[in-house]
Amino acid sequence: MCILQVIVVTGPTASGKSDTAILLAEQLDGEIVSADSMQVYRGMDIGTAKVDETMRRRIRHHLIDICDPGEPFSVAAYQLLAEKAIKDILARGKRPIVCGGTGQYLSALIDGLTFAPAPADPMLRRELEKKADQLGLPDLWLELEQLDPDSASRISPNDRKRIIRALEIYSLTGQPMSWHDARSRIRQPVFAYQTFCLTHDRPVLYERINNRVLQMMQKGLLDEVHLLLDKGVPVGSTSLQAIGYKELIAYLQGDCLLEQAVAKIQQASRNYAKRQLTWFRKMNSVCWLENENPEDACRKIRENLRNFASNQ
RNA sequence: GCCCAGAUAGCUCAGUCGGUAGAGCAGUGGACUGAAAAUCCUCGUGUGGCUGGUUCGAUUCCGGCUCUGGGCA
Repeated sequence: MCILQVIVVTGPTASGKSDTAILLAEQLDGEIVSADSMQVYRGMDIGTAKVDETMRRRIRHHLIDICDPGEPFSVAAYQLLAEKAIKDILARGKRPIVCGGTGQYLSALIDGLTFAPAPADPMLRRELEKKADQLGLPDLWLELEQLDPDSASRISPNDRKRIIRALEIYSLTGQPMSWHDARSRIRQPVFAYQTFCLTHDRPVLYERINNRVLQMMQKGLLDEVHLLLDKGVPVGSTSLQAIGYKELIAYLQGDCLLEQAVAKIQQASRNYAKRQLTWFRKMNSVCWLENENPEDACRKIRENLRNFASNQ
């Protein structure tokens, strides 16, 4: 008897996970559930390396283009929608394939985290931001140390976002973040996941990234950014913090030359890939696929799944 | 050809009133629980261009050489 697992295909940016996932979906009668924090936004196609619409008509993709840039989105929302999508796919007798490189989203799914009942509160957050500016971050951290010493000890006094979130949680629930965290792993993951991680030798990966950024520019990333700004997407919104977008906005605002902006995009992408790998290394029982092209990666994944099934 | 300024970490540079040197960036490893492509933390021995001299001791002072900028011809 074989347990049908949810396949997860991940890897740093430009590692070839989309192509691999599509091949898998074709061969296994699957549908793809994206695990990407930026592909959720409509109108951000080139810079997020979204699979094009023709392909998406052939292989169904979930959790892409589900909100407008400027709308808030969150891990908790992702978790909810992704689990729903997977359930849905299974109900139709198809094979769900999670594909994406956002470590936090993957973790929410695979670890089955339970989030504190404290969604982001824009008003409160604005207040805390103001307080941080007035008192200074060190004092805000000291305040957190009073209310939630446990979390404070784990958060750097320089980590503005986490200090603010911890205070937000305390203020919203009356309980420290550490209290919630301790209870967050009680729930079991809803599905059985088998994770595959694509990567390449570092110099090769970095070269692929550099080339991909150049390709994005050729495909018209600058126009895409222009269009988003014309549509009135606020420059400070989460979506426009994405790599490729924030740098080109800086260029459009006259802060640097175009070639400097492009170099920065390449740099930021390389740094990001390194951070992604830190997430993947931490994940349990990952099957690593190094220096493989999508065809071979797909073949190896299928072999691996067969072996797993026969061991059941 | 002459004059001036440089030559120090992969890159850009700082400093040493003479006691063998440190930042930023890059790179590396890590953290991550409703912003996460965000945010944050860790890690710094390098023929101090080469070569003579002065000195107990030179990357630092002096001479020569090489190279790179800039200026004058």
